[in-house]
Amino acid sequence: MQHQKLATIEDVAAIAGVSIATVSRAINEPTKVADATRRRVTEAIARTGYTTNAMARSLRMRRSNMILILAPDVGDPNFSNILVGLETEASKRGYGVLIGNTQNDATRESDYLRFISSNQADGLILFTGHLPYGYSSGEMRLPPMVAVNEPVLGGDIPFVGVDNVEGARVATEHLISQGHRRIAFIGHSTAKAVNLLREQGYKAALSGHGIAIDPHLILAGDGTTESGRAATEHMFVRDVLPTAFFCVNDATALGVIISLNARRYDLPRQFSIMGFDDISFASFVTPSLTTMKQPRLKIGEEAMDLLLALLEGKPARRREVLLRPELIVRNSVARIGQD
Amino acid sequence: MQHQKLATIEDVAAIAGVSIATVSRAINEPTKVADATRRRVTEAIARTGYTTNAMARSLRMRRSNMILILAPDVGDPNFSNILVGLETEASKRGYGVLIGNTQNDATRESDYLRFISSNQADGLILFTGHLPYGYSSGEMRLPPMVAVNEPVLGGDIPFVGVDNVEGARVATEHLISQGHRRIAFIGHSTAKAVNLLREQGYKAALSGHGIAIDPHLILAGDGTTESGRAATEHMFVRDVLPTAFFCVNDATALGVIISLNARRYDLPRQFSIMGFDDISFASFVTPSLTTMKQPRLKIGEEAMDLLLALLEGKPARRREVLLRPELIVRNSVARIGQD
DNA sequence: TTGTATGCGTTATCAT
DNA sequence: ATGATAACGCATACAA
Repeated sequence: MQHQKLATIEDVAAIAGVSIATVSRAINEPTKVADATRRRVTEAIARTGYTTNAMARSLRMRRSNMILILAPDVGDPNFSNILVGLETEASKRGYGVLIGNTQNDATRESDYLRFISSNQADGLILFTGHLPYGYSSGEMRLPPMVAVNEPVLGGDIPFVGVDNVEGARVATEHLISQGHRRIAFIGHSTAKAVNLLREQGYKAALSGHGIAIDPHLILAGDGTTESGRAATEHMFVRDVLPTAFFCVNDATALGVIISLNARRYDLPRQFSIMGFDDISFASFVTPSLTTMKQPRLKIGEEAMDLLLALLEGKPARRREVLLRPELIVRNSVARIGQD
Repeated sequence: MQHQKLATIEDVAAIAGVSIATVSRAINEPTKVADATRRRVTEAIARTGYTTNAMARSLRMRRSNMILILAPDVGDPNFSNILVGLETEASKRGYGVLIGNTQNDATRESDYLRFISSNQADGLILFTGHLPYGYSSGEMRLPPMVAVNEPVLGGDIPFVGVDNVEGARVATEHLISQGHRRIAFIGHSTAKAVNLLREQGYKAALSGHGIAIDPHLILAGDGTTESGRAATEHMFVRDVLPTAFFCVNDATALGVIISLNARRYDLPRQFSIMGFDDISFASFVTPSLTTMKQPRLKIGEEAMDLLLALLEGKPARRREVLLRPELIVRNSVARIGQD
């Protein structure tokens, strides 16, 4: 059994003693209807508990006022905080938010496109870093969309995220300001845009301070905790050691800390570690992690704002919105003695 | 500019040389159409790239195949993992998932009801622990819904979650098995169902082992980290101390650990701490937290399964699905010397 | 097995 | 300022 039969615009019209056209106008263009009738309509609406049927409305208007959010892992803590911003802004502007968890699965990605192609969503927020499988073939027209967190390589999709180069530069300079000169970068990768950009900021900071870039101090990593651990172990099989580790993200930094702790080093006295992201556990590790905080709420709000502007036909003000991350000083970085 | 004009059922019918009714049947009731025509239709669909317009379909069918998820805090890590399960199961069954972040705000809660009353969502998942403001007034009919994580007090809303009593019992018995007798419970509260139930399990375990319940060892707390810290400090102003702390949840346990660490106690040698939930940081604190793990993915799947069964008119098999949490042994609990 | 025709609840055009 | 009416795209009762 369904919940009770809902009142329609016709019920309201009957009670108010007007036509359905007038009711529709009273709702959507109140100025175009006489005060007296508008009041009658308003009262009739109240009496019936009428709500516009969104389906009929969407069918007629050819827009659903829904936004589809595609993310590889909805459970990722980095995602959920951005989601809050996305949802807040969307809700404020009268839009609803649909969630699609793709798990980086091509089938699932293309499956979610039905929401677009069937008019169930007007726009797309992409966390995946690439066009959904199915669009790449170019056989479908692209709906308005903006990439978040991970830029879409190659395309010219508007992007909202953190300024990775600048953030990495600030992070590295913080280490330098604490007297460090031999600073390792953990997380070299040519595959991920984020890694590329953060490495770039790291190098810029070094160069800016006249510190030579030592390839031996740059280790590969894909951003996982395991990669941080592996890189650290790798570092110790040689005898060229840094005094500080700048990690491409907090997850990697955690791996480094675990590895270093296991080797019984006294942190941060013997090694300093710097992360990037400020994910929730950063303040709970020992030593608590000094890192760059992503303004996640703001990222979500800006991204949704940009998408809705696109949707409303305004020219995209910018193809890229880069927010500055904030340096969060905790206990994993120590000043180094003179060397 | 919108994306290209989409093909409709009429375009397909024209190409296949049949009526729209036949196309509709070929899609929805394939057996009711001759093989030859079905093939022609299928081919025409492929050629046009036709997708059913969900809005028109929903309008006609009076169901949207959408589920609205109402949560007080979408950013809560405990939420996002359950969300994965919810989304997975929904997607598997052809349903979409809509997110509503209420922030415990009555206005926002009632605002989201428009999704229900306007037919944009067929069912409701509640994380809030109470009926949305607006339903409580009783003026609207309730849609099919199920409560997750936090049961809805008073109503007879089907609930899916963890067996809190049993979990708390197992947790407390683990402490007992390690020789503890003076076990504190941090997180007494009459306001929250979860706290009530876990305290109940704690007491059951104690009674079951013939240990007297000492009211001095039961401290109030609302489940926040700060409440854990405060309770611990409160404990030390008196001289009656436990050997172990069973905390109503991991957040509380973290507060206890912070407080104990600050007092320079050697954990877990001097005090054992047990949490509940197994949230992400649990393995990163020092000492890493022994706790009860919630089967979050499973909870989400079960909840969605139950809701969809309701939606499809099947009688609710059960009003309550209680999943057993799993004991995760880490390093915050130690065996106590004989006393 | 297939086709015709109606209605789902709106918005928008065109009269009045 | 208001009303009659035609779409929007589909599913289905009924006819053939």
